Amino acid sequence: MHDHATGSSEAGGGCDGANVVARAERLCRDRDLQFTRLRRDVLETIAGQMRPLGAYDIAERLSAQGRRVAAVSVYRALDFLGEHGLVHRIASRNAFVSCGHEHGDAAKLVFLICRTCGGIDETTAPSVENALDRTLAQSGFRPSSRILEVEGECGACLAEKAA
Amino acid sequence: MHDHATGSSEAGGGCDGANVVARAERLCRDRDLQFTRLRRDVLETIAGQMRPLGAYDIAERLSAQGRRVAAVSVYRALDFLGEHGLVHRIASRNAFVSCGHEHGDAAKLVFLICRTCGGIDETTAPSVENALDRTLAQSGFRPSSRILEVEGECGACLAEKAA
DNA sequence: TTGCGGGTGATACACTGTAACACCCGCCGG
DNA sequence: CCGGCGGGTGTTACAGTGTATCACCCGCAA
Repeated sequence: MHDHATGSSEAGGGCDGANVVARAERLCRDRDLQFTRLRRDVLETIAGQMRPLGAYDIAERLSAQGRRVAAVSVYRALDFLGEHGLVHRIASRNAFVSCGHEHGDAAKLVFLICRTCGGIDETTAPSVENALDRTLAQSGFRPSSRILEVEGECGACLAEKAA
Repeated sequence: MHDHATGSSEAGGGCDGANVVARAERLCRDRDLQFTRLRRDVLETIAGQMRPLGAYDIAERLSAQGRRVAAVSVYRALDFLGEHGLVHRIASRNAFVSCGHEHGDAAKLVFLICRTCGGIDETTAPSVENALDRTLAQSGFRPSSRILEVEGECGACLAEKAA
């Protein structure tokens, strides 16, 4: 239904990292933000994997390429990227994924985390949002942000098991 | 002590610590589980607050009452309590709340976390669950667990602001 | 009695995240 | 040209969160 690799979680670059980076570049130019080397490297690292990466994983990978990158720098880059919707934090894993959506509006997303392959699929679900909005309105609660993360098995892994 | 009343919540179960403990006692007797002193103390500590407590907070509070309780012991107690649905982990806060529900079925819950008073309201939302189930089925994903946490302002705090 | 198993105490450690300070560098106003 | 200012980065230190491991205790059954 959507573009993400539900079908082939880590299939050869899966969700194309270069694409994500190009989009980020454009966005930063438009908003007059600095898309620095560190920020680009961090985003590229995350986008290259279709599974969530911890901040220290990212630091390690970047450090392996020569220059040493401290975790704290990664956190700063992640803060920046997160503020502008380029990456998302997966609370249940303390990890981060790059965002494949052109979302104007922030996190009305559902994250599907596969137990078997570790892949993450990010999708929107308007019917869920509507139901949730009604429920919240009913209980007099005014939401400002939400997280919805589902753990289970993705279609690809289920199919593989069946075979 | 803050009285937390979002009106819609099952005010009977959540706030009253003794009630929660009594229910836990019954449950453990029924299932032939050991409701030890440590486990009781941890549950009581959490149930006494209607806001999420970190494991180290709990350890500190218990230690303040004389005997020293290490965080690691608290974690073990929390694992036990969590396995049997007596407490829930709030992923977005790395913290725990006692469960006010008689849920046979595990976590089909929505947590409403108030930014202002820090209180937590725990509720069910069948319409949300249905919408989510449909969405997941459509994308071929088989869920095994989920977390849904909303942050915002509860009815009580909104009313207070208006006044 | 011995042995076994679950719960607990204790230490150590790994992982996650933040604070504080210094430096660099581009830019802007003298 | 100079100096200051501000954002990004490097670095160290530290706080918070969670797990591994071993030892001990205690109830219970063989």
